[in-house]
Amino acid sequence: MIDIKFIRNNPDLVREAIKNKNEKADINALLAIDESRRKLQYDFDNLKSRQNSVSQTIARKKKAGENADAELQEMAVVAEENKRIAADLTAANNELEALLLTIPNIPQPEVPVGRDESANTIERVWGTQPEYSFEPKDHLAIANQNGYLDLPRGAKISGSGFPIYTGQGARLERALISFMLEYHLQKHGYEELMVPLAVNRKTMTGTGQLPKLEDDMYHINEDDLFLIPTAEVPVTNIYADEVLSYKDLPKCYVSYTPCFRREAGSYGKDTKGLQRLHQFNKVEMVRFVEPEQSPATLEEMLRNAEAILQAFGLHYRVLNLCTGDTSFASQRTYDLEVWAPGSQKYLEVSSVSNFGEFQARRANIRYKDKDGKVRHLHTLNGSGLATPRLMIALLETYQQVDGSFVAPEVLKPWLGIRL
RNA sequence: GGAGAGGUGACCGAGUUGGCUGAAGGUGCACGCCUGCUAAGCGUGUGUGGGUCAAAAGCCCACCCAGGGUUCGAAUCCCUGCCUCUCCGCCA
Repeated sequence: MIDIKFIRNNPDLVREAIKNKNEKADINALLAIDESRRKLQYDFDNLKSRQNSVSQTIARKKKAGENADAELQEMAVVAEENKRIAADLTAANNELEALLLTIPNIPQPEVPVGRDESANTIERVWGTQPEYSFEPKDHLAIANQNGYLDLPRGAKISGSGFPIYTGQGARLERALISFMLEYHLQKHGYEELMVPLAVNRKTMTGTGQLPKLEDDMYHINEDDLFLIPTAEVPVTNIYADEVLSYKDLPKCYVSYTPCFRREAGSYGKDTKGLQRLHQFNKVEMVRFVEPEQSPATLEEMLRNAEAILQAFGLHYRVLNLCTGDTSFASQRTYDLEVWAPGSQKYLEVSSVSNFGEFQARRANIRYKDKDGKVRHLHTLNGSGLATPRLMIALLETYQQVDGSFVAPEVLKPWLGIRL
């Protein structure tokens, strides 16, 4: 959420951000409500002030055994009027709050302006596209040949987009998750969290998924709970409505969770095999930092995610997302795209974002700095990494001429654990 | 799911026959003093949000889980919701 004071003072900046992010939000309406709200607040305060002082007079007179009928009569009228104003004020506050929740975060100046992914720029490239002496197969062919996946039965019991990993495939998936978790724990200094997979409405609003993306989420009606689309949601919200100390920061968390996405509106687009799923596994990094630290932290988290791809020896590129491709809540985002030789394309396996104080404002996460001042902290997160497309890249990159799969060396111990 | 108890500031914890309590006391924290050895003591200060203001100071308003209600006036009374704890039931 953007500070209303900031919007008041920089309406054009906010309008431009909304346009560049392909969002819709009426700043004029918002400013009008803000103004009427302040007028109501002013009236309310003054009336209340009068009420408070006379009430004290009443208390004093009654204690002294004097008659206070005149005051009581006046206050009966004032109380009635103030009740009306208070109702209007509450309505105005609610309306303002609802509108504020629809204003996206403002991209940082260095983010390239553009409508869609075609305006993204390539930040850097690691490795090169591997060459094969044979025609490389796509991951689905390899998975089927080796019995790693059973998509038809997944579709039977749940629907398309709910994969079943079978045998060595399941083992490989689990190895990937363990490897990535341990890598971040041991080499990057994160702390692990295991979190709820169903969260309430307030939590979904805190990170910015609601109200915008309600249609994209699985919802449990009876309890008004949502299945999480990413661990970012529960992890970022763990400090909602709290005031931390500067000494507690930075907080660096890594968390593995399944992720659930309805992907409403994207049916039929890149859905082959594991490319786009309703349920998938992801290891997520989340950090809470002092505002001054967030730009450098973003770079560090990007390196943390890249380290995994490098460990696996996979060719990838880093994209600097343009304004139109940067998510609602993000100020700045890098995507990691890994090369899939069989499919002949780059696949997104990670998104690393700096949210500034946007989420901290929504979720009301603050900290007390060295000078004792209470401020909103900054939140960041990044996939480190999502497994399905990582699996695609691994299978396709390390396929053999006979269609078998040989895991990269670093992964072998994780697949060969003996009891 | 049934019965009971409770939710106060960064934290712990007073205050519920309604009225100078934004809220005692303690811890923590900040600054200063003292001391000199990784201790203690003493002093002072220390909530958040909003409005007014160019800004600061000042002034005003709100906030004792959340949302309603009663009242001239509520942390204190009533209702609803959420959460925590204890007991019972059910279940992994």
